[in-house]
Amino acid sequence: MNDISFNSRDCGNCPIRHRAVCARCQPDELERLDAIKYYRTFEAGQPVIWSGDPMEFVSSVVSGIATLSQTMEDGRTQMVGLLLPSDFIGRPGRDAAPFDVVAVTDLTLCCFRKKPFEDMMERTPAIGTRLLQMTLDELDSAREWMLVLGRKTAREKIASLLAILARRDASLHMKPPRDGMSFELPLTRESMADYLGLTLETVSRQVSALKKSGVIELQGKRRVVIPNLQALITETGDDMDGAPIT
Amino acid sequence: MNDISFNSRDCGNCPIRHRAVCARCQPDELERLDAIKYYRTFEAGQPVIWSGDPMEFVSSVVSGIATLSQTMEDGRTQMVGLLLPSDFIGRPGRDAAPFDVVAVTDLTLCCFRKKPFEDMMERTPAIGTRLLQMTLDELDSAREWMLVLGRKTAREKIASLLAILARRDASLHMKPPRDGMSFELPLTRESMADYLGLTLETVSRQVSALKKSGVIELQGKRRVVIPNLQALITETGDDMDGAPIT
DNA sequence: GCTTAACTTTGATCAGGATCAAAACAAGAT
DNA sequence: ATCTTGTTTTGATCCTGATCAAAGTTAAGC
Repeated sequence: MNDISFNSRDCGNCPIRHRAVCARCQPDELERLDAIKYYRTFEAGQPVIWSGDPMEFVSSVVSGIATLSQTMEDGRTQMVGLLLPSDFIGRPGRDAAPFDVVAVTDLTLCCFRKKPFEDMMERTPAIGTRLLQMTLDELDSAREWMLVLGRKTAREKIASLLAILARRDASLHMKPPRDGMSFELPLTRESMADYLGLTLETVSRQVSALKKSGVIELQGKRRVVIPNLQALITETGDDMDGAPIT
Repeated sequence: MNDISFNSRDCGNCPIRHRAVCARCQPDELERLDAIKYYRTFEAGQPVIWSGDPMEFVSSVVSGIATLSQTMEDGRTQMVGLLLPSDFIGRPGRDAAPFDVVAVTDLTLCCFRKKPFEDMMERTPAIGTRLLQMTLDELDSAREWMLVLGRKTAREKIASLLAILARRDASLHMKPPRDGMSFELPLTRESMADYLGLTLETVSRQVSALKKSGVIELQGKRRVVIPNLQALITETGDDMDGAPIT
């Protein structure tokens, strides 16, 4: 077990070391009950877990993107989180998943079986502390998103989403966001709508509107160029010194 | 220091023992830097802390109700949380408050100075574990609220808020919610609007509409009677077996 | 009692975004 | 090439909730 250790310098946001803690297991090792850590891959569009399902593992995103969402009986859905590399998925101490997790691109998770992970947490308090910090950050992000959902206009919502995606894309590549940067939209118009509490038509129209205003440029349908970061932030309606939404 | 201990049976949701851990300090003891634990009271309407302010304490609500909210420059505000007795306020490991906290009724907080509390957490991992559980619960609640804000109609939003308040009032009195129960609305129509992402006029109209439909009864403007709990839950749009929103 | 101020209800009108519908576009598969 | 399927854009219309305005209610203070 001492090959599973916590090292906060290993990976900025993740309580688990990703690299070579133990050899990468093959997917079928999932079946081996004694496998403590293993990797799982999902194809774009595949569900990782449904709300209410028993969760026998905790994990963190190694590569790819997943969404966390809820759906009402009549089909209305709301995304409640976007899971990017280094994000943590799981609920130590809980049995059932509270939300649906779906891979939106090809996805690789680094999984720990829950019980051994909880044991490890108990022996290594730093993991719990790190997890608490990450959870508090997520809570703040969720609450900031509540302002977006509850009070912002469609245009501000789109700008807010693009600003977050820009920031996260930049931090993923370990460089600060800057004027002229560009990134690939990981979401369809429909997923963007589900994240923002809008319809896909409104998303399309507002993206076009921001483009026409020169706030963004589009290369194809999915690549977004941000000529002037401050202009984008102004469109979000936030104060410029706003807390960095992670 | 050994008079500050963690006892999970003391209070259902709070990582800190409320009762008689040390003698109640007078408010002015706040000034004494060596006071580790003390009580603070706020009058209805008073701010507890503003977003961005340094937070030199963590605390939990002993009595009364506070709101957690954000405001945009142009005055649009969104409540992001309702703090009831036993709820925790604070961010171990953080210096600045992420949101505004305002007392909506007379409020008593049980405060710990942050540094000693963090030391205590380090020595007593169970506190950190408990705090992680509470934070995960809050995160789930926040995410469930995102569905309310993003996808529900005004009528469903009002029903959802009333359902939550009913549940929390019941659990405060340690009994299960039941048909015919009643509770006092702790919020003005305006605060309800800020919580739900609506205007106060819409709140007023929808409350009246629910009353006219017989889903609720009103005694005065603030006391709500729920003749049929299931009928209210149906109005929320959630599935009946929905996760208990705390 | 009256006054005042905060809160709440109700009414009339407006507008932002939803809905319904159809066409345009892109990428694979045959 | 052509077909298929999924995604995106654009257009026309509708409706929910916002906005503007005014009156009603409540409770506290004098």
